[in-house]
Amino acid sequence: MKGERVVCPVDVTLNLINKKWCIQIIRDMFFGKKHFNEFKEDKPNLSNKVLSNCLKELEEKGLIEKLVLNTTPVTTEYCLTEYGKSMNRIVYELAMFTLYDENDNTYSDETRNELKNMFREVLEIDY
Amino acid sequence: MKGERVVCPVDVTLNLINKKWCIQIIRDMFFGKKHFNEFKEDKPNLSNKVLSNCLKELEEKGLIEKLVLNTTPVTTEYCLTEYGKSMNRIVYELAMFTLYDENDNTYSDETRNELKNMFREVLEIDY
DNA sequence: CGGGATCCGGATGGATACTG
DNA sequence: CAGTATCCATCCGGATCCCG
Repeated sequence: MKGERVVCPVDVTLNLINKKWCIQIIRDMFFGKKHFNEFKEDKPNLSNKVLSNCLKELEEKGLIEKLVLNTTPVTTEYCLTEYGKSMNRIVYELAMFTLYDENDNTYSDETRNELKNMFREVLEIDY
Repeated sequence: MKGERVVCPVDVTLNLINKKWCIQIIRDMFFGKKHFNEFKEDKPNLSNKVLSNCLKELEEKGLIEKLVLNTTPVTTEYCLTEYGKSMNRIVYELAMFTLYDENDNTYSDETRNELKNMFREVLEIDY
């Protein structure tokens, strides 16, 4: 950053979520997904191995928690820690970047507004 | 996202910056860096090839502009487009995630406050 | 000096099959 | 359902050489 060689806080944050699918998985958790196979929905390119590694890393970094509820059959739930939940603003701004882009024609005006409200609610954004 | 199969705006945004060094390069541009070799400072693992590809992709996606100022010797400047500048809030929240983390002991309280102010100023954040 | 081209080993990602 | 094992493809990082 500057002459003093202070580590940039952006780099510190990015080190937590540097794996390809981390943010999408965290986003999914905000939207209520909890199970291994749920995270794979809508992500045809996400393989078991990569998802497994990603969840493991997010757990090691303290962003998510793994709860094993049952043994036969195995039932596992993943959920965000408080630390993980504090990523809400990052996810929010990632969404708003596209939702406030005038030149983006992905959505109708109606869908765009619905999405804005949905993200504000789910991510508990109050500003 | 939901039953209607609307593309998630987070995914749309992430498609723009999915390459490993994209965000750091955009961050650097906010802090005034313009030249190829400037982006490599503080990034010992970033090779010419990867940086070159990354800049090319950011240009294709409309986030940055490449200006060739001179031919002999070549002088090239990279700068953010308005579209790229609208990433300011994303970069801001990435920084604040670490700067507001009570358990993070990377910085002294003084440095932490200096960094908060610096990012707010450089990124022109008014909230 | 500001890059681009190439080669190469290692890390990461993806597809499929299989197990408790 | 929640992974593991395996194999293959792709990307990354480092070195080096090149060109204007």
